[in-house]
Amino acid sequence: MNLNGFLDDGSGASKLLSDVPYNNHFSFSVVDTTMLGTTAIASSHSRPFSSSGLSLGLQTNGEMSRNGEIFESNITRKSSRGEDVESRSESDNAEAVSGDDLDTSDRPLKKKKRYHRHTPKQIQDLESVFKECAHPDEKQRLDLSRRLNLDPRQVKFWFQNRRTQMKTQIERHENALLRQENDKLRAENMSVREAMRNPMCGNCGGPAVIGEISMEEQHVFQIRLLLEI
DNA sequence: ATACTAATCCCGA
DNA sequence: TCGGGATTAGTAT
Repeated sequence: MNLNGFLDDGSGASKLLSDVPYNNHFSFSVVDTTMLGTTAIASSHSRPFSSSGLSLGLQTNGEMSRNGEIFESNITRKSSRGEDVESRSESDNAEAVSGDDLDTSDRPLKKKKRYHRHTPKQIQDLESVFKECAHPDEKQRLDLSRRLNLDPRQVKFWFQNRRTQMKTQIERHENALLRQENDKLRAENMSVREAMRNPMCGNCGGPAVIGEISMEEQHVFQIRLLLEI
């Protein structure tokens, strides 16, 4: 990401933020396949900065709405492994990092991660603060957490992850620029080599013959040939 | 397969 | 104690 609102995906082709499509986060494939578009910003093709003109499907406490429809948030859905998983409402966020459930696998002390995404409203607000200040102090974070109904730690994590994301985006952008520069230099190098392989006479424009050029020119030419190896 | 995101763990200042 | 780096795990494309 450069700071002018471009996304760089590493392919060298930057995209305008407004060109990046939205997508949904929850796949309620079994219970309700219409549960789409509820937490749109922070997706795999998400816009790291909130941009103007967002049409957000806002999520409110304990409910998800789309096109005016209201859904219960604690709907059973299927995880990718086919297990039943409960989706979490915004008001559940405070528990998201403080839950005491244990991993049932062979790592008994590790907490099981419950997948959830912050709501568009939360992300929008977090983004707008981030634009002003990427390192909010504890008071600012606490403020935000209260306002957005998030655990203070979640706010802390969000800013941490957002800074990391920003860093990698900037690195990608810089890499793309360096790659461009590299390609340019490589092409230049090739054409110089080609010119040296077929030296032209400065006077008549025809092919140069060693005997016809000065000793000094011969010397330069020989050095160039050596450098070519 | 790959990218993204929320969260965790660990380490150094 | 806090932030950053590395990593994990759930999900979307």
